[in-house]
Amino acid sequence: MARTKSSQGAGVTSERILDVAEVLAQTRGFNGFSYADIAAEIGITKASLHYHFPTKASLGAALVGRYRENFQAALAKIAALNEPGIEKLRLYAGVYGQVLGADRMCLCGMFAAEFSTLPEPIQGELRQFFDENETWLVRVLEEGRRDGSLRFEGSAADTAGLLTGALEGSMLLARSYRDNARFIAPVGKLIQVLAVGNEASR
Amino acid sequence: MARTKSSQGAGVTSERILDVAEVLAQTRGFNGFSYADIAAEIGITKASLHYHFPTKASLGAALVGRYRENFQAALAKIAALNEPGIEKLRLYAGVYGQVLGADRMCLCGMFAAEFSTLPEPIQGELRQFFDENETWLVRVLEEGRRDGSLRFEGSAADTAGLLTGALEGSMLLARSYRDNARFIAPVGKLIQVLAVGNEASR
DNA sequence: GTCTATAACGAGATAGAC
DNA sequence: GTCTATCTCGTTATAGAC
Repeated sequence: MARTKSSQGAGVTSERILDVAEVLAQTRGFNGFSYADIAAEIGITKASLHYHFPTKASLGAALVGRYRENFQAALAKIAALNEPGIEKLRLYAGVYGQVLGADRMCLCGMFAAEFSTLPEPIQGELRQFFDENETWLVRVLEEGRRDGSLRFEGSAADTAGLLTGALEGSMLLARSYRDNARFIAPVGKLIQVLAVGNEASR
Repeated sequence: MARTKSSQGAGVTSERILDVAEVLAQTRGFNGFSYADIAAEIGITKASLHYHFPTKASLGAALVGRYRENFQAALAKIAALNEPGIEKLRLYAGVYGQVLGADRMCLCGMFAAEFSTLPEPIQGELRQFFDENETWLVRVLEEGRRDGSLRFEGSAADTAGLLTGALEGSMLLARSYRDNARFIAPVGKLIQVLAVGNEASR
């Protein structure tokens, strides 16, 4: 019988490691957790971790790579919906909101803070994550402008940057207060400002 | 002769330490620099650093305390100007822009990412920094609404949160690209949206 | 794949001389 | 205030048995 992804054995442990490391990285940052933390949580030794991820740099790169792919998949689902641009924007914010709802920071926003201390492969994965966010947002923003649900001035890229920046920044601050309303209210207000039919009521 | 703040001796070295530690903290984060880094840069030993700041927690708290006070002073100067609210908002963004222009992240935005790993005294200083930002912004926003230079919907507090979040977040992302335009353009766009006389052109 | 054992280094911190 | 010397602990990483 052929070995599959869902079989026992090779591959499962490394996913488990990534799951645990992801939570640690999203709550404490790349420089805020160690192999010992992961080992204690999973119940294997540090040496075993090095079998799956030889270096912490390789673990970090795998972490961001998987996060980025999962994120892209979520965005692709939203893009495929038969909804106006404004609604897709709300769902996009909802993806970030779910991360915060799980008491985590966006992995890539977290790593962006530590950017200058990260191994180069991780830095590359990070930029790719943000590039993919921008590409997706530009498409949705222009779509929304065409379908009449969104209104904004200037380049879609600048508005995309504002959205991502506001989402990441609001998440960052909300975590310092353990108060998710500090994310939901400002982000909701920003999206409302971009919605058509809001001329006199900003 | 009485010993003053500007005299040689006690007090000067600790300021020097804070200066060097501040740059390190703003570029690498609290968990990304060590006493050894500071010592090497200043040219004294680690032991001497411990004379001025017994623990790294005390150094971190002093760092945020001083940063917060300097920031407050800058905001007070802007508040005292005889300018409309919209202009004060632009100057506020300019304060953040100067930090980024010096190739640094906002100290408090950086520490906010590492929040859960920080000693409690530092966490308190951080919240105070953001509280002071919000208080100042709410005042300016309401002033701008009265003087007719600003227009926004709902509570000033939510708009203040959006501004701080967007500033911190855009800074974070701009640093990953070494591209300050990724801060200036989105932030400029957000402020423009809040300006009166912009109804049909968002 | 997982273990024990250990290497090699850097971290924050202290004692005590000068 | 600054130094040398040292301590203790945590870090990433490797060697080699099972």
